[in-house]
Amino acid sequence: MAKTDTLPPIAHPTRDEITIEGVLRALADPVRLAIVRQLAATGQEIACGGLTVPVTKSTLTHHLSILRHAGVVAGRQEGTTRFNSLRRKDLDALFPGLLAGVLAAPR
Amino acid sequence: MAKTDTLPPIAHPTRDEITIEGVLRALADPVRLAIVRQLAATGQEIACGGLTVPVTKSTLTHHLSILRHAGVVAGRQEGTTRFNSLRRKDLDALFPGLLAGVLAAPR
DNA sequence: GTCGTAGTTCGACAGTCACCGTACTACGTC
DNA sequence: GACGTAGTACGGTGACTGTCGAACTACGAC
Repeated sequence: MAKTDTLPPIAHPTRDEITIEGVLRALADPVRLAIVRQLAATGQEIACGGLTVPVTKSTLTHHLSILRHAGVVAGRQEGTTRFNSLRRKDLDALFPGLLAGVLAAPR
Repeated sequence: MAKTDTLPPIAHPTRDEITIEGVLRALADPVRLAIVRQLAATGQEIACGGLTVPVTKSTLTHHLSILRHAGVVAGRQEGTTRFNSLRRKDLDALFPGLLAGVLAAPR
């Protein structure tokens, strides 16, 4: 099983479960915004340890959990590493322009 | 006597003082989101009393203050009435697409 | 097995925030 | 003047949230 169907131990909301308010709440924090920016900048997956944030590991876990529950990021487990990615397609489909507007902000 | 003859001392941030984080924080509340939606729907100014929100007057004042400080809405005083409007031009210029994305959200 | 690494879970704590009621100011009308 | 209306300011309270350290699980390498 080299595909995706075997290991979804991480709960993600489906596209229609994503709410604008949840997304806005998730983005309305400097640490989480930094995470989203890094994910958007690379356009690739980033492991937790590869994210540059000024908080401890446990706090980072907390923030990633919020982002995941809001439907902003997706997590993929591989060994002990968790790869995080931006759910750009879903977000763009639900709220076209939102992500672009946020990322267009002058830092 | 020397009364306040110039009456628009309502503090609004200039365009370059508006931050994406402040805007997101302001929008990340159901009451404030409802206010923004109503302002966007009519495209016109709405007095405080003309807004439909499930909170008391004092709480509404609080929310409008946050929206104003974040640069999301502008307030214009006329007699005892305060007219609120969406700063759509500024927001679109700073964060193109953001407002559209938020308003595109289902409900 | 033992160790190190990646990340989560679990309290706990401090700061923020939404909410309210009351009191207050400012304006218009009688 | 007195009165009603539009909205703000103040003080308080309960709930939420971001933060941390320490303990924990899971995997890989030795």
